Amino acid sequence: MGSVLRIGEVAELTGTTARTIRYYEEIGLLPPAEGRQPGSHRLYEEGDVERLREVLRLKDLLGVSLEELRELVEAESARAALRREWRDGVESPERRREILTQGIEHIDRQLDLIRARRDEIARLEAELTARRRRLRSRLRELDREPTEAPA
Amino acid sequence: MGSVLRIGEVAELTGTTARTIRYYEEIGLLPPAEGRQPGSHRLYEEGDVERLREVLRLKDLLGVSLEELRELVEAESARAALRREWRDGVESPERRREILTQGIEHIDRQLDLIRARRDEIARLEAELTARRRRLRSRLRELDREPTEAPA
DNA sequence: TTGCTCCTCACGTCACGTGAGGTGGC
DNA sequence: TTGCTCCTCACGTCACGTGAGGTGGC
Repeated sequence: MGSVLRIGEVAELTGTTARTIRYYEEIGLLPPAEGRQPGSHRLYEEGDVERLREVLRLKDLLGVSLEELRELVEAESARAALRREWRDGVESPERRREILTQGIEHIDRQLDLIRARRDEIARLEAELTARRRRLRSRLRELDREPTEAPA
Repeated sequence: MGSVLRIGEVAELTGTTARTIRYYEEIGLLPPAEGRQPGSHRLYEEGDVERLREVLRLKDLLGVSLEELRELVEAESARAALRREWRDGVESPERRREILTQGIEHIDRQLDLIRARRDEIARLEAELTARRRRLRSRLRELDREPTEAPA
C-alpha cells in the first residue's frame, strides 16, 4: 500500500539528509513533492525513495557533478516515457524496434562509464594485492630462517 | 635523470590544475615544494608527480574527503619511513617481522575500501547488463515475427 | 497543550575556479 | 625587451551543513 513518507524518513531510508533532498529539488535533479502548497510538508511515496536511491548511487559510484547527473536522470525519465508508450501498446513494429534500440543505447552509455570505473578499481586492487603478496612472501622467508641474528 | 618540473607541467602530467596543487599544499595534503622562497616558483621532480598521481587516484576512486585522504596519505608516509628503516638494514628479526606485519595491515585497510567499491560497481554493472539482455531478447522476438502488423 | 518534525531564509564550509595585479626566468 | 609561466590575494561557485525563527500535524 502506498504509505506516505515525510522528508526525514526518506532521508533516513536513503542514507542522506533532508537538506540534500531539498537541494536536489531546488536544482531540478528531483521532481518537487507532488501537490504541495509552499510552506507545507513535502510528502513522498515508495517510488520517490527508489528514485532517490538510484540518483545517490549513480552520484557515489560515477563521481559526476550534479549537472552531469541531471542529464543522466533526464535521459532516464525520457526512457520512462518510452516505457509508458510501450506499455500502453505501440502500433507499428518500427516504433517498437526504435524504442528498444534507444533503450539499449541508453544502457550502453551508462555501461561505458561503469566499466571504465570498474577497470580503474581493478587495476588498483591488483596493485595492492601484488604488494601484499610480496610482503607476505618476505614474512615467510623470515619464518624459514629465524636464527639470522647479528653477531 | 632528475628533470625539474614547474607546477603547470606537473598539473598537465597528472590531469589536474595548478590551483589544486597549491590548495593541496596549503592544507597539508602534499608536502611543500622543496627549498623554496615565498614568492618564487615551485619546482618538482618525477617523484612528486608519482605521489600526486597516487593521491588523485585514491580521491577519485574512493570518493573520500580531503581530510580522510590526508589520513591515508599520512599512513602512507609512515609506511615510507618503515621502508627506509628496512632498506638501511634492520637489526632484529622481530623488528623486521613487525615492519612487514604493519605493511600488510596498512594494505589490508586500503583493500577493504577498494573491495567495497568494487562490489558496488559490480552490482550496478550486473543490473545494467541484465536490463540490456532483456531489451535485446525482445528485439530478437520482433525480428522473428516481423509481420505482426495491425489490421 | 506539549513535543516532534517540518518549513524557509540565510550564512558557513569544503574544494576548488577564476580573474586582478605583479614578479621572474628562458 | 617581449612572451610566457609563475606568484599571491581574494572573491565566486558548487554541494551541501548548520543554526534562527516560525508553522503544522499526531
